[in-house]
Amino acid sequence: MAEEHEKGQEIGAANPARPGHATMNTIATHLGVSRATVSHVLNGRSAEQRIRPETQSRVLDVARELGYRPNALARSVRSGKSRMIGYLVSDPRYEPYWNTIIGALDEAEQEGFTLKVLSVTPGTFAERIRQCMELRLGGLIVRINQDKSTLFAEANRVGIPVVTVDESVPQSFGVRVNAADALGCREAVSHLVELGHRRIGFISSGFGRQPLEIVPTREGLFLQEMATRGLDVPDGCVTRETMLVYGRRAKAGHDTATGLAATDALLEHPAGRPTAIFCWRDEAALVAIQACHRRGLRVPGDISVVGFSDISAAWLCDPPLTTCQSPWEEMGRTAVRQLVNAVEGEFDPSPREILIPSGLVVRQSSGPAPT
Amino acid sequence: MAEEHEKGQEIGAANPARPGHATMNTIATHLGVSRATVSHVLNGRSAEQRIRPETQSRVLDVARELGYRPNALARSVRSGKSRMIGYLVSDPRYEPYWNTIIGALDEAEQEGFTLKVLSVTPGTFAERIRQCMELRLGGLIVRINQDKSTLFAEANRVGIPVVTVDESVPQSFGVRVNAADALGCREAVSHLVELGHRRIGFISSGFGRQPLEIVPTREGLFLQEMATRGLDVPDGCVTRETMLVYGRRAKAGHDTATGLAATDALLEHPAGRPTAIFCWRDEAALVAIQACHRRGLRVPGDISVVGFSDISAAWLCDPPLTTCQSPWEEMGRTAVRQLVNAVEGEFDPSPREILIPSGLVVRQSSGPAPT
DNA sequence: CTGAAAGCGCTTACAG
DNA sequence: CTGAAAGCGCTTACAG
Repeated sequence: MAEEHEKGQEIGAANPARPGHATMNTIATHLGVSRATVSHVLNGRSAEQRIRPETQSRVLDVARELGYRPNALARSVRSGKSRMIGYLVSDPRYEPYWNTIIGALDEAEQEGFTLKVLSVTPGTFAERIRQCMELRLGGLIVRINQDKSTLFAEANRVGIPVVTVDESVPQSFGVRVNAADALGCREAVSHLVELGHRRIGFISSGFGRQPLEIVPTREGLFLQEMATRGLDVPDGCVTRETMLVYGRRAKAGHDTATGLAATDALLEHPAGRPTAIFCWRDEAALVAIQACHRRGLRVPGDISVVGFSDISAAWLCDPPLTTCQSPWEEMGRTAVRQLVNAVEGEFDPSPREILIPSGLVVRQSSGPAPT
Repeated sequence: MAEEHEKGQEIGAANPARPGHATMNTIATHLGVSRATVSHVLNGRSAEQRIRPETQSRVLDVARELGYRPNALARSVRSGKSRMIGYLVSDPRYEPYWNTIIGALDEAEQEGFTLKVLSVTPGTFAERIRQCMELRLGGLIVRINQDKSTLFAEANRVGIPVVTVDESVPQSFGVRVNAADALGCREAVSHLVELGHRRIGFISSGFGRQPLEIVPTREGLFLQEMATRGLDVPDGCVTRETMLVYGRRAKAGHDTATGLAATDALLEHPAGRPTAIFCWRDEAALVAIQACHRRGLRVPGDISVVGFSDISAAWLCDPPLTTCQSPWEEMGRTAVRQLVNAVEGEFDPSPREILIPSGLVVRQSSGPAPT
């Protein structure tokens, strides 16, 4: 048995120095049958091919002995189909985005697909597109901070389905999966209003108007909710921050200065200090809490703070943060499901948006408005 | 031009319904030359093959027009080499592990490799091993919570290099990349002692003794540092927590109860409250701060708290956490570099450990011992 | 019941 | 200067 094993490995080894994988040829020559027979047996076509039971078991036994594994790459070349999905992402360090990737990874694995993450910067975008094409990926998930038209053009040309995640700008190609921020925003404002808050400040993003425009959207939703309730948002009650939070060791450092300044501006507002601050993301909310503490303000006793995303820091901090829980993992799962359907069935490239529900998680950073 | 484009696509398309990729055959028939010539030109072997300059430019032009992309899978099949690295991980939701993946991803992309993340649970381990083999990955990075011997056996048999990350149990196969926790631990204890602390409690992990054993190690290092300085650690000054922190929505929820209890036990220690608490990970430290606040203790005024890892919450919380900054990204980079060397040169499977330096980051959760 | 043959896309000696 | 041929590992009609 051990000798056969050795022998099989030698036959199959391209490079005698390395052990190498056994191939169908290894098994076939080892047994004196053809590769076709081996292929039929190993792929469960013994029945329709009426392979002799004895041959079947001989093939299966040797395959097991040699630790045969089919070469997925060769299969892909042959079939022209790929069960590999690419995930192009600009900010893999940002917790919400890797949560999305995790969701996608999980769903892909359930479906028998594998996921390939490719990080993108303006300088490497063309190179990444090239890699996607060369790897003959079966589908692409995209969350990128820049113009995607070159990618769309090429994917469209060769027929690769594309799904974007968390990109709110309508595009002429592919499916968009997004969070239903409107729901979370409405719940958050309702929550604060029910607690008696009327003067509510908003800390928005100071980043340029990216194609993404997630920022204006959340800010806009907030203003809309306030207007619906007849609540005034005076000039200066929306401020902006630009700190970089992409990972523990982002190049620009953990600069909380703009977040602190944005909060200070709200706290010193001439029309009077707001009793609550709603923030476009959790990081801003947590820094806002730091700013309040520095002034001796208690959260939520003196002022309530609400965030957006529900990052892990939101429940590890003190007080734990009330926040809109965006459905990041589910967004990733949904994106994969779309692509799996596209790969396995017909690809429908008609542009459409899929919204995943979100909701408010009430913790201890929000409380009754002080009287 | 446009017509040629159309024509080329039709020739190259396996399925006429889908556009599909152009192949070397598409180009060759389009030009009336052989595939070999196309291959030579496209791979920069025009010189040694002395391809006529005119032919060269015709090939290059048509390749550009048709948007030709070489099929990386077919290349891999042909060469038997793969520039794809697999990353097997049990807890991709855990921020430190995710950071390690990011570092690996970044380094792999710099080296012209791609990374494939595969998440592993006890129930899917065998399936994941199978996928790694079928995809003919060129190397494997491993961070798994269970016995890895079946993986090692198979990788060894077919000659795939394996590097483990953050696995401190010596193994008979492959390279281990680890953080030099000893450095961080020494700096942390020195820092506290210099601030006048003598009674220091430790919150350790209550998880079973996994093969990983990162926990006993950190606890052991702490005890050793204390002993070196002649400082006593009475019974009960090391407590344990088991909260699950793998992601925002881990199935078991964000249960901070064991962390709070571990802290309470220290604060009520019969030999007197410690003036500082050192924790085996940041999450425990942040929950410890919550527990202190609940008792009206000020951090760091009444008690200092130091963590381990430097997760993002460590600098978003208030007070920002003093912590040992483990070099997660660098560990990922190092692992990839080992594998790249293995793929490109000779594979040296001799077991060895590579330690990446770590250090203390002093923030505001530690201060002078109260008198 | 099984095998010879053609082919997926690519590469590499080897002729001429 | 270029092409015919063999081959990587796999699959699929098609003979017999």
